[in-house]
Amino acid sequence: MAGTSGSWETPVMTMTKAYVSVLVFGLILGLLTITLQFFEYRYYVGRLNTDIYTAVVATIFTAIGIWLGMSLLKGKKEKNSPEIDLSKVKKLKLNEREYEVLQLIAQGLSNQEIADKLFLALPTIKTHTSNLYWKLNVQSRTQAVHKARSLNLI
Amino acid sequence: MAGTSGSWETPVMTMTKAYVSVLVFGLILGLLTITLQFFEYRYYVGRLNTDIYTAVVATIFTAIGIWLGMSLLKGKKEKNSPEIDLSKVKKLKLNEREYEVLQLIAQGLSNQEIADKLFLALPTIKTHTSNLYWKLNVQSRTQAVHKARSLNLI
DNA sequence: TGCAATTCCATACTAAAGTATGACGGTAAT
DNA sequence: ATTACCGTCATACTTTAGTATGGAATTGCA
Repeated sequence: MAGTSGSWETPVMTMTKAYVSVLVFGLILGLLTITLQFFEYRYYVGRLNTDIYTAVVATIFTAIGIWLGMSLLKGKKEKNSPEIDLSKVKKLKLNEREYEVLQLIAQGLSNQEIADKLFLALPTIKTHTSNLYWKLNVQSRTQAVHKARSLNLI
Repeated sequence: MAGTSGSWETPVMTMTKAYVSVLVFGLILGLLTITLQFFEYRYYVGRLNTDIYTAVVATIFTAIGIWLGMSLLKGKKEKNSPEIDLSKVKKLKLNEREYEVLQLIAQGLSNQEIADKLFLALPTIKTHTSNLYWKLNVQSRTQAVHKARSLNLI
């Protein structure tokens, strides 16, 4: 269904987020300018101190700036901070056991240790690993770990 | 030598960075308030439009806010993005070849492929891997990769 | 020069991993 | 009920990994 394009949405979503940020920023800036200007004109005769006005504007826009800067950096951050992408697990049609075995392999466990941990027989684990390698298009456990890491599966 | 405390400096530096950011922010805010107030008083009689003033203040403080937000997030970012710690390589007394082999193992290469890549014989690679495992206190290549990752060696 | 460490290579062996194939019970969809 | 997986286990086999030695060339240093 929607999972087909799941892994390629991230850059698009980042771009979208940036545009939304800029738009929201523009809107808030416009509204605030108008509002403050209104207050300015209304209360200036009453000698509202201008540095209070400055402080208010500065504080508000600093806050907006912080929010903007953080949300802008968040996009980049998710790029190089590895997060587990479970949508890819589904896309590769890894079943529960295979994914489980993959994680244990990545932790350095041998087939026998995995079998003991999951209360299964050694041949079962070998079957799972073989199917796993076929689905990941690799030939060994170290290759599987490397590929799984590059795909953010683990 | 100096490498002993290298890996533990990061949180301290993050804190320091944050304090510096706040200080710089305060300074700039103070200076700008004074400067702008000066301009305000000087040119107000000349009917300098108030929304230009607002726009200038807003832009400047938004920029400051963005810079602040980004530098605040950067500290967090470096916390969970693992960096290669070469000092630990020395501490474990891994020599050039062993570290080289370790990296290739992590990329999923077999001993034979590593031998071909480094123009060495297969037994040589086996010697290196065995020594490597002994130094890392592990028994297999997947364990070695896992341990090397947890130690930020690779 | 002698010594130690490094790097390379070899042989021989054991252990583990990987491949191929088949079988059987369970379960979910058609 | 049949098809189609999924998960389990088995056997048999080949390949790779890992261990234990030891030899030989090189380099740097005492």
